[in-house]
Amino acid sequence: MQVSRDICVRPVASPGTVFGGVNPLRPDELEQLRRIAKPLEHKPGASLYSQGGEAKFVYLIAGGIVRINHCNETGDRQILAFRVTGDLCGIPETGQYFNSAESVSHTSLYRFEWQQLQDLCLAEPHLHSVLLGKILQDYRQAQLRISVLGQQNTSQRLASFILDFMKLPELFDPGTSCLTLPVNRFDLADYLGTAAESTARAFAKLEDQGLIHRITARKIEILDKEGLVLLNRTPRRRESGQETPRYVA
Amino acid sequence: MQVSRDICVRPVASPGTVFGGVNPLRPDELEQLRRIAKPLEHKPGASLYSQGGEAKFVYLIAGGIVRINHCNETGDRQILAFRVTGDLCGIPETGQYFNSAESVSHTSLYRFEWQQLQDLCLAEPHLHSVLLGKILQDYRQAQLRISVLGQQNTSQRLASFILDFMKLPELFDPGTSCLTLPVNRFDLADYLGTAAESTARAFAKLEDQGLIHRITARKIEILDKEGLVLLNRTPRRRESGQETPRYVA
DNA sequence: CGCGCCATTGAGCGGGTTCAACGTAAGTGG
DNA sequence: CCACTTACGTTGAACCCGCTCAATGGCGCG
Repeated sequence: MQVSRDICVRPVASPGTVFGGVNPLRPDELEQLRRIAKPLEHKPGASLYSQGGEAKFVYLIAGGIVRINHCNETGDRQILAFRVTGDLCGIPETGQYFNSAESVSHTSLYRFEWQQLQDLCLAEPHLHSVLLGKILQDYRQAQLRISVLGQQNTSQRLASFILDFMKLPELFDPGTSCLTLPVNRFDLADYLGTAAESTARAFAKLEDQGLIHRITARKIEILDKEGLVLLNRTPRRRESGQETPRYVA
Repeated sequence: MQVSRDICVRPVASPGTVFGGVNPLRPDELEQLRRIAKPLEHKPGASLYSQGGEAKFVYLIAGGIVRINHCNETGDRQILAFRVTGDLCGIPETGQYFNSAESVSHTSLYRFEWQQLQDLCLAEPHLHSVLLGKILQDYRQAQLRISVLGQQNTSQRLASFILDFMKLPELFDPGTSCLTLPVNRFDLADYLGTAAESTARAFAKLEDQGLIHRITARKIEILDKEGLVLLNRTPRRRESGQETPRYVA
């Protein structure tokens, strides 16, 4: 069985519905968004845009999963995030893309010209607010990843990843308690900031502890969700910082 | 000599000037911003706001340095960022503060009611864009930290930190090549995602390599800036990912 | 069916954490 | 003004996690 078949694209909503999310848009805003949205389909592995390239378009994901990469000068790759339905990506930094993006599964997208979207936002303050809210949400998500990478060990990072992806109905089947992993071990390692071998060992560890069960490499059964949550509450290191003085008399 | 005296607050500009930054605001926008801005002064160590608290205010830093913390369920603290002149902080997540913030040095701030600022943005689309641009910038910065934490070892993280803070005229004197560190080793460790001891060892290592020289714990001389840059280009791990197949025939 | 990629596991090593001791700097009160 | 106090900073030693190299196993694809 191939991953690209596991990850089905569900019936695609209108760009405005996807864009709005929790902040619903007015009918006229929906209409205006639809006017400048170009629907696209991408096969797994397709490149949406590349770091450093001229950034004319932003993308709204209507279905599927997109991987956001950032490469530093050494060529090392860090996967910054996996983006899913309703997420925006490709917002430029001074005319250039700051990251690269590739589709992980089969993906449905709406493409906007960034200039047009900006113009529309200037005319429609409410839409502007919704856009700002979306970016804020991404910002929070990035801050959470900083915490994960700064404080958690490999098993905990993996547990965080699993718990995050259990929230996606595309990937997690509550009936069988089965989670489909959208990426291979190398991608996962680059996301978790570890080596692929360490990721494999982390899987083995979680399995030893009875928290998960590996059906195949890309399909795991969640045996103890609470245990995964609990694992993440175990501090990796002793406390530090001024609030907790270490050298008490 | 005390740190709080080293970090001088420079002559404070108007809220609009600080807010605009690279995106200059129009005179009328400046005026309107000024109308809802409340100037504040904070001593070192003062709390601006606390994670989970009701979020009514956002803050614009006019001078000084602010530390942004995020604590997870275990109580572990991660310092997400140090914010400086021109930065915004305290933008709420669904009415609550997502992080905590404390002044590191003596700080000059402008405080805005978030609701008022939002209202003003709805009336002034250009200001709205500027705000969005600021948040985008913060988002990029967070993504860069993800890369640093995901890919670099302790020495490299420290080098990144030093290079970042050399950009601040408040802290770096190009004449003597001296950098004033605004925080103690515990804060620095929580920022770098390591233990305080590891941070000390990283300092020792950089000194051994002739890249820096420790004058005091809080004051270092930069001997080889290029060397610090170069250090960050050394990959911590071997490459991974699909792009670079590992098991070549 | 075998080739190739991916995943896993083992062994060895190095970096980072931890615990502990010592050195240092700044503030306090006599 | 100096000794004491206290917090911070550094260094040492031992341990452990995670990285690296290497070999093997599994799965899908041609």
